Amino acid sequence: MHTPAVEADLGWALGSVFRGYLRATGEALAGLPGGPRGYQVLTSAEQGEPSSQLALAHRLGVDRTVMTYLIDDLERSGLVERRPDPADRRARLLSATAAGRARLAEATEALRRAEDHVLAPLNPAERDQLRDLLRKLATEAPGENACRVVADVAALEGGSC
Amino acid sequence: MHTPAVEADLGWALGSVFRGYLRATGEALAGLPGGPRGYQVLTSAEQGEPSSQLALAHRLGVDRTVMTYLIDDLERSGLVERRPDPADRRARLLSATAAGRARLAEATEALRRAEDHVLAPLNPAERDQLRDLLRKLATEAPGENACRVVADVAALEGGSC
DNA sequence: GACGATAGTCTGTAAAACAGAACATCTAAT
DNA sequence: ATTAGATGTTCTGTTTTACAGACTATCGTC
Repeated sequence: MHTPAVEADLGWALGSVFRGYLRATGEALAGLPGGPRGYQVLTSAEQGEPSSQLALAHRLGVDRTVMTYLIDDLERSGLVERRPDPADRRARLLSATAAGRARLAEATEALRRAEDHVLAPLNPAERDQLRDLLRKLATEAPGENACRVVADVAALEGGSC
Repeated sequence: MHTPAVEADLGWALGSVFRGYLRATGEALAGLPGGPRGYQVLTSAEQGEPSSQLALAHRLGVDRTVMTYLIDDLERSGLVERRPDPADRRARLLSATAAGRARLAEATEALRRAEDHVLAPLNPAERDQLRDLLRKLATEAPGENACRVVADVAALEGGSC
């Protein structure tokens, strides 16, 4: 037996690191509506990305109904604004207020310290490696389309995809 | 501005990869009570680790009350058994049944395929790197003690820790 | 201008986490 | 031995959260 301990399971390691990250950032981002996800929304808003709420929700991996609450809280706190998209009156453009930009700067700094703490067991080179690998996985993930995962893993017939 | 896009955020990458992993393994482990966490419990039970339910819950990052449900489901499916610990009659020792070991072998194989799919964008060397880095982070995480995180990040006074 | 599709919001339901009490048992101090 | 406090597990109830579906307004197209 090749020591298939729980510690060797990728899922366990991933979940463990993720929990640690959420715990550390939960402290760092305390008071910011939505926690880490609120921070990501605020980041996107500050950059004035042209994406709609729906596209943003998809990229952040949250349901569109959840995105509504998330932005509601951020707007109620005066950190972001919903403005009508002149090109599409169904959509809203998200923009950060001055207070939002200031809050984002603070949060980014607090987040940097929290990340340093989470990544403490790794040396600088290893941290860069991890960031690169995760970013590569996240951006080039083939699994954005659930159908392809099912098809690949289970070799399903049926042309529903 | 140094392109602080959402894609550059460690939290986003981590969450994105974690979601992708949960999605893929959710397919692979369909039918196994508890999903990925049920798999981890089953793994620990199969190895006959001497840990109590509580220690196991802590290592897996779940609440102790949740661990009860999790084991309930696995036991109801005939995959694990709860036996009284002869050394401590409060505690129960978890052991996998023959059916549980067979199911675990299947699940492990399905999981291997799912992981291959998730890690598809990486070459073999990079996959090993990622596994090593995550395992190092998960096992040597300084944040197992929440107090230390708070103390380090916010430099709190007060001797509550 | 009629049709289906899309962006956002709202409503209700289902599932999950969590806090706390309860019970049995262990350990340690007296 | 007896008591006091701590620990392992389970149960109960509360709160949060995600999610499916309906609804309104608007877009693009025929």
